[in-house]
Amino acid sequence: MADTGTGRVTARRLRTRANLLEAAFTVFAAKGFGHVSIEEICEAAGYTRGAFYSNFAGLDELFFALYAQRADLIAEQVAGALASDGPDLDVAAAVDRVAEVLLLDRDWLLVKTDFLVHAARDPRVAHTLLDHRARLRRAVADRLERARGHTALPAVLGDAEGAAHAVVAAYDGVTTQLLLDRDAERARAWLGQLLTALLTG
Amino acid sequence: MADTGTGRVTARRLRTRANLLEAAFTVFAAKGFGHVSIEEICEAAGYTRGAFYSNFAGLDELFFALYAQRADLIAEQVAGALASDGPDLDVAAAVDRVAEVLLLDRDWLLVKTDFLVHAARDPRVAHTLLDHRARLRRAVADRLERARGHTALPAVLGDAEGAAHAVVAAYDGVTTQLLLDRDAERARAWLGQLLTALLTG
DNA sequence: TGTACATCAGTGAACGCGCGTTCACTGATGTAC
DNA sequence: TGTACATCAGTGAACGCGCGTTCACTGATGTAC
Repeated sequence: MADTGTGRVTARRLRTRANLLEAAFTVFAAKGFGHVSIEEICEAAGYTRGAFYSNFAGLDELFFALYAQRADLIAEQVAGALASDGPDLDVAAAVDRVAEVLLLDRDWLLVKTDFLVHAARDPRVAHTLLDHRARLRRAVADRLERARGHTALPAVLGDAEGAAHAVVAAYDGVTTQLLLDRDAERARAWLGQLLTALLTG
Repeated sequence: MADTGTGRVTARRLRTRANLLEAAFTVFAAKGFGHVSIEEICEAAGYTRGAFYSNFAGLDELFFALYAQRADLIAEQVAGALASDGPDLDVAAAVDRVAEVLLLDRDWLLVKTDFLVHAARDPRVAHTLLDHRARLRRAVADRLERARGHTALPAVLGDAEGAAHAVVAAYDGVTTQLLLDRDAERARAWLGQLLTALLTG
């Protein structure tokens, strides 16, 4: 059973858990959640199935943990990429920096979309994903608010929060296309155009 | 084995195939491709597994057939919804009509997203999905071209084809959010706002 | 620092179930007269 | 319209594999002295 209590966590345990998560990421990205067996992940990580059950209750729990871990990482990176410059909003430059994080890792896009599909059928999972999205949106809204006065947002979208919503929607839309055509350069340019059209009313 | 030749197709066979596809749609929507067994679909449709293998080579083939069937239906409906009015473009009205088709059937959104995940890992499947999207985009672009002169499109997006691309991206973005929050009314309104912001530069 | 001991993490074998796949069969469907 | 026959579609039982899950065990890790 997975350890949920306050029991001591040894270094060995942490290492194993991290190895399983890393291997799982690769396997999930390659095959998709739902086409992956516990066996495959263990083999990829170099452990037996017993090790898996010593660390996770099942595939769902591991998938969830995996998503949470990566989503945290991404959220930090995005916040960093947006926070780094002054009050003038250079859409093209900001898009480039954020796209680096959000569009260039195809494996992450795949896993994230798998997670979306999962979340669409389980409100508890959906809640986690909505949280993650809210965090990203907040980072974008903060950035837009800092630029207030320097750039006028279109009235249709409402305040900075509304505009941030639009940014996320554009990102989601571009992601969908990118998953299909695999043209990251095009996606990046396209996201830039969309955001320009959206943010410069 | 599934019949791929030119052999005679009886009425009974067509009925069985249609029943299997319909049951499959419900089951896929409820559980997601990858969490569905052939057994479950047969049970839902009221057939034995033998009947399944008499009509399809496997789950993938059925899923593919299911998508193709529904996508055709949707494409027709969207084209119809867009073709029905005059040269003046009433964005709000057009969005309402199209949203009726594209956003209100949650089961379709779920299956479509499952298919996206599938397509993201198989270029042959991706090709089918890209075709479907191209068809929808064409319908939108046609509509926008008819409205040319009545409404000025923002230059950033390029021609009507580019604007149609933006419309599809907005739709995809809204879909993602809708899958998570399940608020179809909000999605519809939100799509309207996004398109207004995008199309009225 | 070294040794003895306790605990814990991962092993690997075993069990059994679900289900994919096959196939000889039977009842349904359609055709010829 | 009815009957006899041929073909076909779906049946249902059987087989076997993959893999989820468990568990007694052993070697690794960490602690006390």
